[in-house]
Amino acid sequence: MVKGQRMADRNVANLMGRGEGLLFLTDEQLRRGIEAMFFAYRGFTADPDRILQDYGYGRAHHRAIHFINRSQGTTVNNLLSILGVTKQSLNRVLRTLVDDGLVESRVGTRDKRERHLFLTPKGAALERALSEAQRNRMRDAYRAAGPEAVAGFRTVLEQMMNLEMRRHYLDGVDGTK
Amino acid sequence: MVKGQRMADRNVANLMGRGEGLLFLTDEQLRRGIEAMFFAYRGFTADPDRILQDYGYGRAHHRAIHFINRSQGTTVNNLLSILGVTKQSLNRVLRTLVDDGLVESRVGTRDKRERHLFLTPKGAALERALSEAQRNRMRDAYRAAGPEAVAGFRTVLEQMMNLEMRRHYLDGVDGTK
DNA sequence: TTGGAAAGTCAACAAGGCTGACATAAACTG
DNA sequence: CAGTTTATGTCAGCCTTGTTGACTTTCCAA
Repeated sequence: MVKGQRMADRNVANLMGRGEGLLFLTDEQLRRGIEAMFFAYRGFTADPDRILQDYGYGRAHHRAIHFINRSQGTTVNNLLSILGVTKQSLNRVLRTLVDDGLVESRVGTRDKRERHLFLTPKGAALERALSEAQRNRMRDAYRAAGPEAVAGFRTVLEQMMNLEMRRHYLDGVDGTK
Repeated sequence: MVKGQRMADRNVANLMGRGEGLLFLTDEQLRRGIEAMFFAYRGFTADPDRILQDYGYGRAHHRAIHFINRSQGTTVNNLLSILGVTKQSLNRVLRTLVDDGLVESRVGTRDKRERHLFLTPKGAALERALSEAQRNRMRDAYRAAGPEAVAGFRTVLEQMMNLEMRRHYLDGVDGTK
């Protein structure tokens, strides 16, 4: 909602850049951005989805595996707040991963109520397969777009997150690994 | 998979920009991009999701409404190929939208097998509410990031799409509306 | 020692994907 | 015209992944 605009100019927001030129953001251009997100996210998940199918897993498993790998030894509670789902939902996924020997759940030493989550070698292998596929897609896109575009891409995405998500995102700087 | 690299340099791809500097794409940096996509997509869908809840609808309804609005009079088949779901899945969503008086399904004039889909005034009203929320999020992100970043954002996303998705994306240039 | 946090479990339910089978009408083709 | 293909709709059933609610067990910390 851009204030102070005449109705004749509706749907057109004047965006002043940081020391840059200016961009007219019509509803049409914003719609293009929205659809770009929609279609790109499909591409983004397509490759891992294919791999997961062979294991009988879904995206929920991928997400769990990804963040356990990023922060080995994380607690269930921490994972819950990153993933933003209920514990029942996460637990179902986690149980299959533990049963299948991809994830190890160790009782906490300091606080024995907590469970610390680790990838087993088998889990780490799947993680590598999944993230390699996803990285390849991203690397190709980056390469085709160029470094300038990559910086802009990350900047816009960071602005698009909710505050709480941004916290988790920033937490991941060189996390453990 | 970057060829011709020594193993000592593994996980580091040398990205040459288009007349720009160069960027080192470590696995770590790619992972950051992957997580940015994940968290940003959550933010991207959060606002519409809230609105949809009041109507008892989900994202599937949003997607249908969005693309019917973008291409008023589109056929079921076309919508199917854009959304990439089965007709059974789409039909379930479409049926509720027609029953609730948000979408009108008209028998084709040239080909009477086809159904052409339109938003009713009621459907258009919901579409506006949803897209306004999403545009606001995107506009704010764009504004905070600056015009240069916006261009890069779009470029990378376009590269990340599958070819077929890119076709649908490009189809949407000033589509009908 | 007791309150409450962390974790797990069971049950039930819903959305929204999927497959397979089948029906109908219309269009196309030989 | 007969037969096939296309577009759509629908029924049934299954899966994943989300939800809520209720309840238990463990065990830290005040």
